[in-house]
Amino acid sequence: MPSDHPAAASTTDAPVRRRDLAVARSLDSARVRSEGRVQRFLDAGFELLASAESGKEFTVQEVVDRSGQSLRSFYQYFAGKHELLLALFDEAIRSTADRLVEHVARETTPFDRLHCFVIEYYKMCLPALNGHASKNNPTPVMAEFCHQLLTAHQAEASRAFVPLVTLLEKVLEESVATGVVRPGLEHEDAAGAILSTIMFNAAYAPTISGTSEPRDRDQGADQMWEFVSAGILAGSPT
Amino acid sequence: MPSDHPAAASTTDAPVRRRDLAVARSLDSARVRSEGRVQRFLDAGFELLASAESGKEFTVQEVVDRSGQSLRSFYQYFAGKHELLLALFDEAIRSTADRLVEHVARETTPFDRLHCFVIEYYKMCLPALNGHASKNNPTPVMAEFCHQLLTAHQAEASRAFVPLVTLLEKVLEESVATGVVRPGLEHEDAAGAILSTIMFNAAYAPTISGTSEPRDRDQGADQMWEFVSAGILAGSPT
DNA sequence: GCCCTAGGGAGAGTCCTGCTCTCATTTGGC
DNA sequence: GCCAAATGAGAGCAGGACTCTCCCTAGGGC
Repeated sequence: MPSDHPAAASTTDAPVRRRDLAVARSLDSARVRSEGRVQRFLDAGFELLASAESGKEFTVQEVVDRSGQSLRSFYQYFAGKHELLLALFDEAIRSTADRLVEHVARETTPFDRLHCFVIEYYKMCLPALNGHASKNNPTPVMAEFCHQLLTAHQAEASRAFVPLVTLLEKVLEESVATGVVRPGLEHEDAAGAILSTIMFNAAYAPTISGTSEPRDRDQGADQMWEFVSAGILAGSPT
Repeated sequence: MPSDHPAAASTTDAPVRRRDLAVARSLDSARVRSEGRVQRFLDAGFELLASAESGKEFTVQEVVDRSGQSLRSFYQYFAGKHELLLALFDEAIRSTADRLVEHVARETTPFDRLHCFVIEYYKMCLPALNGHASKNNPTPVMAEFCHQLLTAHQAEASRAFVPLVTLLEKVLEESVATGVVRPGLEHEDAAGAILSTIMFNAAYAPTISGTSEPRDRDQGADQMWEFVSAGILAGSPT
């Protein structure tokens, strides 16, 4: 099944894109068409996520209609709705990681890069104000699916998160090397801990607290940074 | 509407229990029977959550069968599956809060209480090793539903979390008063931030990191405390 | 003890949605 | 131009939430 076509031979470090997996089902010359079709499904998916009101999942039929293709084609490229969601999730995370790379690259010191990462990632995880979404700002539906993955399909979830995790690990490593972060942060789950903290705080902390008025984005981001960087204690920790 | 039945009068003085709402649909003399029926549905729900393999939701029919009652009765007491889940979620959080109260009460200083809260809550949020669950250790299914609530039904989620939030706020307040925690932690979302950090770290950090082997519970809890209390920086935060 | 009504059990029926299958048509390579 | 593969159109199946109807039982009033 694995094709030797360049596009299918994924780069060493990062795992295969789900999108490419779907494309790879087709043969070589037809690849362009296939990519086009797959992409149209993905686009339709993102559009539906974007326009959906809070909490409402799209149906496969909607994706099919919107993409102007047929149910049959859909199931030719995707094993099921789950795989489409997975591909969308994949893309969303990649896109997030890419944008973070850009942001972080502008900073000069390890500390600044770490700070930048936290601030910007937080902002990206903040639910969109209008309730709408884009590839860069997935809706609640995506968040929900994220959970489904994290709980019921851990392996797939891990794979999808790789781009983000490796980026943060790199940033973190630098900081550890220069002594900016405290010792004891080298354990392998540090990156996951920080990511999940930021992500879920952005998404849910206000709801859990029962705070209704949306906080100021920048203020929230600053508080996030303080929390992540300095913790909650006043003096030296016991 | 609140019943004076001992079993219904539990812990915190928070909002109305979902279960009682359901019970209240019936008249007074029939209350005992009603409570019994509702409770049987709840019990069946918990049992099914406990025995379900990862990621598989129970069906209403299963709940009905297991409780030895009829579909008709189910819809007489619950407006839908959603409401049952909500009631279960409610109970689970209450139970968690109750147990935390007990734990925290054993400690003597504000600092110890804070520390105890973080450690114990973390452990409670840890997924059960065997994949099974109880009222005190909800399964992935419950976690997933938690997300559904947090995204699509924020008001209900906020209400459900009240017992936990108020408890932590109390503990936190003490610590602020005695100067144990740094200033700036009085903002109203602090409790939510800490809760979500602990909860989701326990549940997801290893998966996001791609760590497969389960960490030692106590070690994880200690790391969690360090992270929450001391943050990640080495020296004084900028 | 008897009747009468409300509550509850059994289970068929509806609707929605993910998913499969068939058949006819189109499309691209030769 | 021909053939095989790809695609579209749409009927059909399965499972699960929810509704409804029919009937039985139990419990209170007499």
